[in-house]
Amino acid sequence: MDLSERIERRQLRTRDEERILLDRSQLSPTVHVEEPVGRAPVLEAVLDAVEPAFDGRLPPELAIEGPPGVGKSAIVHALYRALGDGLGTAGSIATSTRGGRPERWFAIVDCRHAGTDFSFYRRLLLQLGAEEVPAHGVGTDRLRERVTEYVSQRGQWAVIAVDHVEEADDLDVEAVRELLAPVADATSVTWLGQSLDVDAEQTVRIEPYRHHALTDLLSQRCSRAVRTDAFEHDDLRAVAAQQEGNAHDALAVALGAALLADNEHADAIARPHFVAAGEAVPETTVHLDRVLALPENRRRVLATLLQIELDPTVAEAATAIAERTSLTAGTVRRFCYELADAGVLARHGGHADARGRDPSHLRPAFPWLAFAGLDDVLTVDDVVDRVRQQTEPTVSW
DNA sequence: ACCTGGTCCCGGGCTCGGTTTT
DNA sequence: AAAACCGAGCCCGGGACCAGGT
Repeated sequence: MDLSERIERRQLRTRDEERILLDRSQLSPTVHVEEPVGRAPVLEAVLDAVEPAFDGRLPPELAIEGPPGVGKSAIVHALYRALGDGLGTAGSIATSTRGGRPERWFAIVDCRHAGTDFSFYRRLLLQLGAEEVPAHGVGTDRLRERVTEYVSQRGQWAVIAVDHVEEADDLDVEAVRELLAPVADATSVTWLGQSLDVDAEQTVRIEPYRHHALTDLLSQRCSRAVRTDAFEHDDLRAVAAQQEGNAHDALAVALGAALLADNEHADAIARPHFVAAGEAVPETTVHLDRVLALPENRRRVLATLLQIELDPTVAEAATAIAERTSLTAGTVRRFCYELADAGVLARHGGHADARGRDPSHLRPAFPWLAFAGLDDVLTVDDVVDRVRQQTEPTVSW
């Protein structure tokens, strides 16, 4: 912890002395820190792969694979941001044009936020440093032309990290290649995903965090997010062990626990907070970022779902949610099926109590307590009833 | 055969950037 | 310079149709 950080924390403390959670973004599974913890070998492997960049040459195509929550995005975000700064602006390996526009880029396009041709180009342009990129009103072709314009001069190139292609609605590897075809000679893609079917020249595989490494990660993030000494190291170790090397889920639990403790003005995050927060992270969960990236009305539907009875059928949920929102039951129904299809909601079978096909019941398949703490369509207060209902007193730690 | 759940798709309205007309 | 218009993607509503159960 550096000095400015210490001072900043003192300021935050005096501002809101009784609160235990000082900066929830520090525990957010969707926030990537500048210096990844416990990942030196992987960083070295990726640096090896992009080595040609240091001589001004275009690095080879690269694939980075690994299960959810191992830090694929975290590593590439940290590294490419730093490389972009180093290669794009003034410095020993800088290659700026006279106008100040860089000639080489390390760009990151997250398909969670750019799942269509149009939004892919839009994100890419923003990453290349374009100042104004329209969100509506222009054709996809126009954006393609602008991308080509950016990377068409002799000597220019861009390394483009394409994250979460597997999750995009309208894009896949082939589609992205197609989109980049006009600038294929001047670009090199770094694919990020769980199991990628690409013929990359090099592949880096990332293994899950070891328990102690994940404990360290939690510990570091907690100490930045929460008032000093508000948590026990043992509890973090237990969370790390339980979440089996998945940093996303472990952070979701830690954030949930901190939110609960903060919400009841407790002076420490106690074991019951961690236990209750664990119940709010389903066994199979989508990345929280995917939920937060949904359009507002879908998030509203999810928020409302958390506030009605547990385990409703699709029809029950549609009626109850339609009553509490401006949407029709038909639309909510369709949203529910779509969200289930996307893995954000889980559908599980019920039993027939009438004629016809058995209805399926809905359950959140995302860390919903963390969702409540990070999305402004609801607050932690809105889900405390659910926390109470879901936390069984018999849970053993 | 009948009923209900689930999937798929399309029309139209909305917002907003860009273009043409006044 | 202002206003009207056009067209882009996105979103909602709803209907047609298919699937699975009694």
